[in-house]
Amino acid sequence: MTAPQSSALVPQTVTEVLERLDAGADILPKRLKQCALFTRRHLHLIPVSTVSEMARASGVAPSAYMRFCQALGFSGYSEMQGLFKAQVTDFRPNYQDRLGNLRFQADVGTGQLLAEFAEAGHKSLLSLANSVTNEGLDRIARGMAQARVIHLIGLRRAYAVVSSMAYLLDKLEVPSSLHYASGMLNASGTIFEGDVVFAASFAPFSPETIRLARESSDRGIKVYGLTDSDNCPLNEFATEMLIAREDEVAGFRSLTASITLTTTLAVAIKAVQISVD
Amino acid sequence: MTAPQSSALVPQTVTEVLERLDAGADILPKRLKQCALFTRRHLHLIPVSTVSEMARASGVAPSAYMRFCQALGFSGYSEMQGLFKAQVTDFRPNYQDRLGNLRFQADVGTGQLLAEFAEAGHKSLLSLANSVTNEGLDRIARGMAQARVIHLIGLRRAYAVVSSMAYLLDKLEVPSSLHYASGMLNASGTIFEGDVVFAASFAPFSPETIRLARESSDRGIKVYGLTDSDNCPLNEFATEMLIAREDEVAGFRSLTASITLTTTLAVAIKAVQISVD
DNA sequence: GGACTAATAGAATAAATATTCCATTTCGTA
DNA sequence: TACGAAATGGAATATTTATTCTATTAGTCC
Repeated sequence: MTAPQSSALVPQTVTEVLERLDAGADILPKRLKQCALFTRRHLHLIPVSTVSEMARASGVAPSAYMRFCQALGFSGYSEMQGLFKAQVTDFRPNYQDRLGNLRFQADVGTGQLLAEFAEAGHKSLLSLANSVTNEGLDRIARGMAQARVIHLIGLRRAYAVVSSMAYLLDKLEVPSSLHYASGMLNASGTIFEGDVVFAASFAPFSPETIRLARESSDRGIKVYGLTDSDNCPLNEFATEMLIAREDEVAGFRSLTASITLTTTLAVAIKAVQISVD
Repeated sequence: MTAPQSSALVPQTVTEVLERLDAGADILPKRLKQCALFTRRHLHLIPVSTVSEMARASGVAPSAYMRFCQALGFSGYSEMQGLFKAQVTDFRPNYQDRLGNLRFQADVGTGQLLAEFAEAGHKSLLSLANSVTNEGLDRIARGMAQARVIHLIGLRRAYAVVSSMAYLLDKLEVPSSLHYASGMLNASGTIFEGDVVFAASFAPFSPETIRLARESSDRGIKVYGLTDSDNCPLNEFATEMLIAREDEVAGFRSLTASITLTTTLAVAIKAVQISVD
C-alpha cells in the first residue's frame, strides 16, 4: 500500500543523502546503482533538473529514477529535490528590506555579505565591459605582444593582480618578470630596450610603483598601466592606460574587474603572438 | 497579436539580462520595477524557483512577474529561467586544446574576448551564490576569527587569491601570515596551537600546499580550505571546505569567484571579531 | 472632473512534470 | 531448463506550474 520503506525515515540533510548513497552503492540493483553513481557525482544538478533529465543523464528510465529516490527514503523526486533546493534558497535573508549601509554589525549575516560582494562583482564587470574599448585593449595587447620581456609591477592591492597575471603569462610561455617590493630599488637595471612595463596602481598610488614605471619610461621603455582612477600619476607618461573600477561594499573592494581585465589581456597577448606566426 | 516586443530580441547572456535590468529600473511601471529590483539582488534564486515564488518574493502577482519577463525580452518565465539554469548545468564542458581555441579567439578580436571573460565572471558569481551556504561560511568566519594567527597557503593559481587575502587582513588588522613557496619546508615550525591554516588549492593540486596543510592538521591545528573541485585532497582532513567554481573561456579561468569569496571571508572574520568585543 | 490608456490581480486554461501502474524482461535458484 | 521473485521501461494518470485572458483599478491628459 504505502511506498517502499526500505531505509527508515526520510533524510533531512545533504550529508544523510550522501551516506545512503554510499551505503546503497553495493546493495542497490543495477539501474538504481547507476542512479546512485551519477547522482553522487552530480549533486549540483538536482535542484535545477527534472526527473526525466536526471534519469536520462543516469541512463535509466524516469520511473527507475523515481524508485531510486524512494529507495533513498524520500516519497519521490520532488521531496528529494526540495532538500537540495533549500540548500540554495536558504541563503535568502530578508526579502524586501533594502541593503542600507552595512557597517560592521553582529546581526549582518555572512551570507548577506557574500550576496553584497557578488552584487558588487556583477556591477564591476558591467562597468568594465562598458568602459574598456575594443580598440584600446587591442592596441595594448599588440604592443605588449612584441615585448622581449614583460615586466609586471604592482604593490599592495595591485600585487594580487599582477601576480595572477604573472602566473598566467608563465603558463602561456610569454616571457615575463614579476617585480617584488624588495627587489625594486635596483630593478630598473633588469629592464632593457625592447621590454615593456605593465604597472598596476590603485588609489592611493604607491610611490615605488610610480617611480619605477617613470624611470623606465624616461629610458624609452614603453609603459602600460592599469588603475582605478582618472587621476593616476601613470597617466603622465604611460603609453596607454586601462581603467577598471571596482564597486565597493562597506568600503571594501574586491578585484573582480581588474583580474578579469588582466586575464583577458594575458590571453589576448598570447593570441596576438600566435596569430603573427 | 504576438507577445510584447518591448526591447527587441531575447537576451542570450546573463550580462544582457543585467543590462536590461538596470536600464529598466527607471522606465518600468511600479510592479515591474519591484520585480526588477528584487531580481537584480537575487539572481541566484531564478534557477530554483517557480514564477509564483519569484512573484511572491518580489511582492507582486504571478501574472505581473510574467509580464516582467516579457518586458525583458523573453517569451515568458521558462525561457528566462532556462538561461540561468544553463549556467549551473553547462559547467564542465570538454577539456579542449587551449591553443586551438586561442587561434579562433584571435580572429574574433580582443573586445569579444573581454566580453566572454566578463560573462564567465557573471556565471561564476551566480554559481558561487548558489553553492556556498550561509551557515558554512558563517562557521568558517567564526572559526577563523578565534585564531591567534591565520596562516595563508596557496601556490600557482591560488597564490594571487591568498595574497589578496593577506593584504586585506593586514589592512583589517587581523594577524595573518602568508607562506611563500621558498619558506615552506620548515614553515610548520612557525605554526602553533591556537593558530589556524587557510589553504587554497585548485586542480591539479600542489603537493606542497597539501603537505603543509596535512602536517598542520596532524598536529591538531584547524585547517580551512578553498578549492574548485569536489575531489580536493584537503577534503580528507580539513575542518571545513569552501568551493568556488570558475567558468572558463577557451580553457582559461579568471579568479572572480575565488577572490570574491575570500574578500567576503576576510571582512566577515573582522566583523565577527568586532561583534565579540 | 471626465474620458481614455496603461497597469494590475485573480481566475481560467494550457503545458510540463511527477508519479503510479502494469506488461514484459531479467536474474537467481532448484 | 523451468520456476518464481525482482527489476525494468513505457504508457497512463495526477499534480504542479506556466501562461493567457478579462474585469477592475489606477493614472494621465485634456
